[in-house]
Amino acid sequence: MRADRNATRERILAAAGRLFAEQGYHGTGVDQLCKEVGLGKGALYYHLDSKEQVLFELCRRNVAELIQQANVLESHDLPARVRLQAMTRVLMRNIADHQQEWQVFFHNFEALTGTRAQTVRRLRDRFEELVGSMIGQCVTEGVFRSVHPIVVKGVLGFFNYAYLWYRQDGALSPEEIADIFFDALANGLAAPAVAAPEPSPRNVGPPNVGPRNVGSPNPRSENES
Amino acid sequence: MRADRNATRERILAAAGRLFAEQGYHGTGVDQLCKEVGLGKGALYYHLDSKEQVLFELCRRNVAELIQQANVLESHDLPARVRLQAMTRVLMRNIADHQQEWQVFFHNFEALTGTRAQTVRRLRDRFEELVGSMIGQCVTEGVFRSVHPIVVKGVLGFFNYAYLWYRQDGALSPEEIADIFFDALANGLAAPAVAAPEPSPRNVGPPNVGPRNVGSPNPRSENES
DNA sequence: ACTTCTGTTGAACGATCGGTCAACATATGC
DNA sequence: GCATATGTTGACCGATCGTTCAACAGAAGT
Repeated sequence: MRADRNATRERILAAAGRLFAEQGYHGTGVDQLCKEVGLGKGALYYHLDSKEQVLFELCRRNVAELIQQANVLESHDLPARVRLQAMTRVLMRNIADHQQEWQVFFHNFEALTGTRAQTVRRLRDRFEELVGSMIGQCVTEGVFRSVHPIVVKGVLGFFNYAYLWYRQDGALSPEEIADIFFDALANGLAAPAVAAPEPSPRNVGPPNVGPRNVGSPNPRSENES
Repeated sequence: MRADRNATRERILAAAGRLFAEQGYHGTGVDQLCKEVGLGKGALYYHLDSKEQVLFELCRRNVAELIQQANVLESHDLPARVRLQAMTRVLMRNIADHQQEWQVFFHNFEALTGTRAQTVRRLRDRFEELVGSMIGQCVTEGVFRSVHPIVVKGVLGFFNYAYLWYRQDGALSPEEIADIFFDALANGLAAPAVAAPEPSPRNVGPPNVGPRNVGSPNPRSENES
């Protein structure tokens, strides 16, 4: 029966998601994966071509889904700011629901080779483009000021980094976190000016901590006893 | 001569940083590391106890240095905002100068075991505390508005994520990037209100994209040809 | 009843894994 | 000249790596 076939495949992927997240892709053996799923080696290789294909699938799925959801948002006629905020909610929800797989993605996609690496890289780049475009629309509509394009990378990190610290048992839902983050990002952390506007912080030049490894003869060495 | 001993150790760590970043910790063999350094196995194990110790050292050093630099900044009597901005510059500089090692850190620190894992985890947490404290000082001094503590995680991601996208041959120096990021974070992306202040975006509720896997019978499967 | 299809087992493969060790080379101290 | 320190070599260890495959069980089709 088709459903069984697909269900077994999903069980393998779920187990792999768990193990790869905890131990890394190269750190997890096929034997161990078989034990976790409760299948012999032959059965596992009946459902999948190789260990790398498992990693590929884990890396591919969620990015692909995000792109699809981004496309849905683009197809709706929405104010740019609303669209971007919706995107951040979708992103945070996806990370929360598939945290382990996102960890596998970030920590192990360098283990992918050939066309599989290319495919995943392209999906990741495509998603970044879409987010960058949504931010650009906010600028075009005048709700965002024009900032250096590199800030897009920062914004992505702002949200993506959640794969490392998000906890299911936390007090906030992924959507609440996304809204808090969006507010921080859009309105900034600076306190609104009350009376006299504070001088611009630029060129007030924070002090230099100094280049590393100066003054101490061998600052990196810990075995000098 | 002592210097030779230390120099060889550094050569090993540098080579390991390159290889671990490209292939992952478990994906790199000791034989390969030996070949990269140009040493036999015995020589390598003369300088280091185990492969894991190499990973430990790569993960430990940069976080430790950041903490030390943060402590230096704390010891200076500075406006909180200036201190925080200086911290972001130091952080971005460190990531830029040791990008590969930061990649090793983020992608492979789950491979550390026992006390080594504990040590690195504690250093990472300590650094997060220091940054959180610096942001808290900004709130105390009234230059930042009070935001939910979870935003600290976002801010860290904003900068840390650079380990993935920073390029040496880029147009901007790490410090310039840090300043652009700090400005974006402090002042926000929203365009300054011109005439009528726009209504608060909260509760304007962006539309729901809908739960995943609804409507399409088997949305995750790609092999249905 | 017999063939076919689907799913599974576990032994076996050559390769590579991290780590050890006796032997050796070179330099330093006496 | 001889003993000791410091580095280095590469063969070798048992274990594990990802993958293959002949064999088999059970259900479905005819």
